[in-house]
Amino acid sequence: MGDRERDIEAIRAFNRIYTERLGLLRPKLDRSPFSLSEARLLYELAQGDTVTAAELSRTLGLDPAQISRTLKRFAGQGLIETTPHPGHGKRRVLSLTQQGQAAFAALERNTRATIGGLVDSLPAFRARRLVAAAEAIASAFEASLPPVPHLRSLRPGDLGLVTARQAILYARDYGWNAEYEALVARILADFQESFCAERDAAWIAELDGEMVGSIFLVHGGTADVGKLRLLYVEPHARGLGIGKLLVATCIAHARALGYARLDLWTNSVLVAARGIYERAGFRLVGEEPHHSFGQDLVGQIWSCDLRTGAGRGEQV
Amino acid sequence: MGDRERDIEAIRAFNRIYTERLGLLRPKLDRSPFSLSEARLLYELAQGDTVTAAELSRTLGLDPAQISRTLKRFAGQGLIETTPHPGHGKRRVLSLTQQGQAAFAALERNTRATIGGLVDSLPAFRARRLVAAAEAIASAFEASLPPVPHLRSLRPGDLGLVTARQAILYARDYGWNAEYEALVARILADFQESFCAERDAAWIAELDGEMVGSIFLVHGGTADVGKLRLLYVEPHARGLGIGKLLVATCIAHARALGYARLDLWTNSVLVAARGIYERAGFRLVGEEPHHSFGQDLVGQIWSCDLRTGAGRGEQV
DNA sequence: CTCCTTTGTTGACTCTATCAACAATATAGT
DNA sequence: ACTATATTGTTGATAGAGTCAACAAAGGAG
Repeated sequence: MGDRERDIEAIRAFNRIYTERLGLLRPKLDRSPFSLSEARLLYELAQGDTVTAAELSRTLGLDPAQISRTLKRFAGQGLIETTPHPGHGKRRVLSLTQQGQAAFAALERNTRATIGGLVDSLPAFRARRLVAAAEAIASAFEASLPPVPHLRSLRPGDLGLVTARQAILYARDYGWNAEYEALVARILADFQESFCAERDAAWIAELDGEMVGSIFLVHGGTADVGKLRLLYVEPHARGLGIGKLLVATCIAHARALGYARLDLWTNSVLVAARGIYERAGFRLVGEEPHHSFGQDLVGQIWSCDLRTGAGRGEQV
Repeated sequence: MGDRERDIEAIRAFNRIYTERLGLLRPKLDRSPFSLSEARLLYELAQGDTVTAAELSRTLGLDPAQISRTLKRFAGQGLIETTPHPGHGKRRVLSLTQQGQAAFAALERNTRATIGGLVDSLPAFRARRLVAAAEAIASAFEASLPPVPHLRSLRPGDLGLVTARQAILYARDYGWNAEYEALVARILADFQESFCAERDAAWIAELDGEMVGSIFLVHGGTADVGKLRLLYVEPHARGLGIGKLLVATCIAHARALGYARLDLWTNSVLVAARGIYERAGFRLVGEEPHHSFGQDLVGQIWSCDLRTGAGRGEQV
């Protein structure tokens, strides 16, 4: 039913398929004398970060009893050696012997070959998607800190991506047709071709390296009036203050470039943006109904006087 | 070093992280009386597709001995019942009892809650990416058939995506600057705004539902001369005949619309495209050096006479 | 009717996973 | 200094997983 249910079902389905294919539950790795737990233990020891049995137990989530016995077996096979911990009599510092490192290296080659075989078994196109998705999942889990939005300047492809995202979002949410996509494409083509660093600027908002919003500062017919254009924030990235950050950055830059006023054109249906503009110091100066993008809309012109304190963030 | 090495490393890293977080190797699922193998077995029985012990052994990849013992234990707990197989005395048809279905339902709730907790533990933004990536991986494995390219018409966002992909590819491979991206954006804005179904058309090539190429048929100044524009195929989707398919489709449609000739403008550095044009029946009619997109290039005009047999596929 | 395959069971054994008990050491509070 | 408490590592006991081998019952191909 709900989004959450569907998400859970998607992950479960993925889980099943992945488990079957990667053989994660195969305790004995193919052609290797080590069980999965042993292999993980060896891996931790080879990394050299975890050096006591208690640490291994915590990092790997294994029972201390099992660790103790496994280590004893490894010591008997000459794979590891222990030295007393300086300043703590009970602890024992663990390290791989030469032989242990060799065993680990063999294990590494083995896993690599297994995964390599998996990758090769897929058509090249799907293998690429698999790797990309794997990286996405790993990065989603790896980062312990919550994602922090940050702004960057334009890169190749940004003009197109902004066009695509806005077209898709407004088509989905408001039924706007391809006329709007063409308008955005033309605005951005004009922006790029008449770009002048003293009068124009653009920022892309990113979250975890993914584009989630944009804003453009464009010169108009009048020298001291700039235009704010194409502000948008991805729905799933809203509520993080990204819109506010984009508008504030744009206003500050416009002021730094010497603009006296900043105008923008928007539509009344875009209520989320409206709030951002108001709080940033914009005032509604005109409204006019029009039929565009296949819909009946009310266009709005907002204006922000940059010579007053407006937009300096005092109305936070 | 190589791409393949990096792919393998990415999947390994993913594997480790995922294993730790989803607890796939925890044989005893949290707060559940069933081991992972038992749970998988119950799942298969609940689906109702696999109904004999031998089938379970094959689908789950488990040892027949283990299956036999687990089933005996389940039968002892009143979770399953067996009926003789019609027409095969040795086989036994397995099914969950009322009690077994209840146990499975509880297990399901449990798993859902666990995964739900995992999803909830991530910031909403990352949770979305996780789900998207999970779906991508599942679909990469699930499909047994190799991906088949197919063409579709335009959807919202396509103009922008085509712009973005071409800008990124040509920036990466040939160092073209944003001037090119602006050109593509303008071409597509013009295409959309002057679109006329009797004279214009566009196709997007897809592989596994992902855009991997495009082509545009555009009317020009002369009524009976059409223009082929913005052909491209993603590097990782090349060698599948997608470029040829796009061009052939475009030519066929141009002919159907009554065009007498098809022209295209390209650059000499795009050698892959050149071969496609030649084989489709285009002939080089003019070349001219120019400085564009930050590079010294040689522009080419190719032309295809639609009144002869050219482009009908006889030069396959 | 014989040979071979499929299906299911049982025995034997190793290893994993887990719980409980316990000893050695370190630390914090009084 | 002394005591309570936590941490670290070990050992015993036990259920189940996983594997290999042997084997019996049934069916099918020649």
